[in-house]
Amino acid sequence: MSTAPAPGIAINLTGVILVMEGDEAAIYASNFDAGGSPGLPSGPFEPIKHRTLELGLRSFAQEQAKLSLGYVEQLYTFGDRGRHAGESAAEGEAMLNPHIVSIGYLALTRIAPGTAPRGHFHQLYGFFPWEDWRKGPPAIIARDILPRLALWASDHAAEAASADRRALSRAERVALLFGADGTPFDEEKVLERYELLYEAGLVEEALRDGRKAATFWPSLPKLGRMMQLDHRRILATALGRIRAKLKYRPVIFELMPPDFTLTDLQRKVEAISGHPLHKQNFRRLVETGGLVEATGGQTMTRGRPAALFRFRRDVLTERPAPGLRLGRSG
Amino acid sequence: MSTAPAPGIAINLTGVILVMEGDEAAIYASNFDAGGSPGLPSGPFEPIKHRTLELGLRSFAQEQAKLSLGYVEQLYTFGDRGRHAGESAAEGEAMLNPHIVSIGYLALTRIAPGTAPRGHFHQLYGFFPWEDWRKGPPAIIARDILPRLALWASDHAAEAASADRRALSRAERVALLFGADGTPFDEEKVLERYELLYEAGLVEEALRDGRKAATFWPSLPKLGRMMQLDHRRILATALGRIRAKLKYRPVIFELMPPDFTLTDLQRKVEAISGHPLHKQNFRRLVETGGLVEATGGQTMTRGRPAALFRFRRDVLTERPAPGLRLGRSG
DNA sequence: GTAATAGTGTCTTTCAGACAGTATGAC
DNA sequence: GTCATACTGTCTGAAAGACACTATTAC
Repeated sequence: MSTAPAPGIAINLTGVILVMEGDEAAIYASNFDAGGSPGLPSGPFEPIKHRTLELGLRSFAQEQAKLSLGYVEQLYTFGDRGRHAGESAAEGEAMLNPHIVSIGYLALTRIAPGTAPRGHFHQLYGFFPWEDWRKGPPAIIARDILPRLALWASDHAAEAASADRRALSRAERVALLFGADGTPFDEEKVLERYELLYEAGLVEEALRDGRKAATFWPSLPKLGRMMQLDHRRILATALGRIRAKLKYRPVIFELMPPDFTLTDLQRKVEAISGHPLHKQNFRRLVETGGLVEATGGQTMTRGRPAALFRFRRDVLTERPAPGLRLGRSG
Repeated sequence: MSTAPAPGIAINLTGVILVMEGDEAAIYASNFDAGGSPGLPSGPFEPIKHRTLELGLRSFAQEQAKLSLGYVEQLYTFGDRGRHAGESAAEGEAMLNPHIVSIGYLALTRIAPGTAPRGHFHQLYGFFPWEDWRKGPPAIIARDILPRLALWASDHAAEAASADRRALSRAERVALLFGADGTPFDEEKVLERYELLYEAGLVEEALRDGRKAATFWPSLPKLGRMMQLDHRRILATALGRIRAKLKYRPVIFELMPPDFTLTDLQRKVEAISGHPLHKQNFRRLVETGGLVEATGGQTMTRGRPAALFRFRRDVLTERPAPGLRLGRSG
């Protein structure tokens, strides 16, 4: 009930800074560790220096990424960092070190082309190749993921060990998350997919953290790029969150320049949501939905010139949940 | 970047335990403070005792509310607890005490009628009378809230002090959140409404925390029941979250008995979402949506007997986002 | 019979998803 | 003219939202 300071707790603030580089989503990461794995900007929350959690995160972003953040939103607080970050080798000793709780944040920032500190931005789908369905179902799912998950799901002994009768079976979870057996692929379940792969021992972090699940398969394909600590889990949380949020909040405009063409807007939405959109419906949606208005200007690229649009700020006060209800497919 | 333990941080876990008492939503609260304000079950996170954050919360719920929780979900982590919890009187001194970060949780629990520890459950809308639209627009909005917020919004001096040009004006926020000027009332924005009232100095917590905004109005009506610390803010977060989640996850069934009638289901959904639902559409929705199946049983109350239904667990594996798309009105 | 609650049939409007087409530039 | 990109008109089927109506019990 009360508030005696528990000994040895530290709070770590970690930020996913999402930007667009052309038509690809990218995140800031540097701080490479000994193994060459990139890490997100992060640091300890110090109440003396940081008036709020979010201001703490902003200052780390400023120091480490040299970026001044616009839109920032809290994602989730992870307390079982040990499980995902290598403490497991010495459970007992870990007690002596401060227990670390990480609070993840998502930031959306527009970088003017060329301005970005080079070499520190990494394409998003390098970490989650199974999440990019813009060119159809990713080959990595059918070739590398599903066969191994099928094996993992057929381990009935492990299954039975779980006492929770209400829980879904392994096979059900695989079908639900990776869209086997005709189940539709739900692009928002990014975190759930990553955690399933972790649990099955298929991502490198699982091996690093000392899980021994990787006994089914002698050769382990590389399933996306590893990150430090639990950073890839935080990144998965961020991607799932922004995919969901696109549909009911006009957050995409945080990543757009002031003026843009509708094709440009569509490409960037596709980059984040991970699937192709139906062009006519997309245009109808943003225009009749009052999300954008024509500036009167035009581009001149090759091909027919495109009309320029800007975000219609008034939509915020007109409709309760303005977003892109995202007409799928194309 | 790294993880030297920042001195003087404590993490507090606070749980909103939501139950149904008949057709009313209620929460567990006890721990009354000197002023008689109820507090939610909570306690300090101690990594030695609690393997994860969620397990810590569960143990506090067990100890304090004597309830074993089913569904639990993390809501948000509040770091600026000071602003909402009375530190402001002595900003300087606060530095000496441990800085407290609170992590809010939402738990949904079914209590068998009569089993509940009496006297510790409080009706939800006692804390947020402006959120209950089941019998039409609450009188408290037109009578007590809007006139005062109109005054508050007309304070252009305060307005101009805000440098953020992209921010909405006070008047716009009022219209957007409380549905003035024909703007629809968005029932999910519970937290935003509470924070607006706090900012305007209209809820008692604002006075308690030493904000001096209450200069416009000599007499202040009681706008819902006050809670300890920042607990009402956490409660507002919880209500907003579950209202949103009802629409895409079948969480309502965590609060239902195994067998129930459709009318019973509808009443409980209405109690949480806060507005009346259209009967025929609701029934069509849950039946054709595959959320429920008939058990074959019937109730015998006065009036025509009602068919009993149960939750159809298979819906979880059939559809990506099974929920109640909530046909409004009635 | 009345009161009370449970349940059904069908209409209209909106909108997601898709079709096939036309327009305007560079070369 | 061709190629490339931008843009439009319209159909269809599935739901959301609403209408009025019938059914089965207790008394």
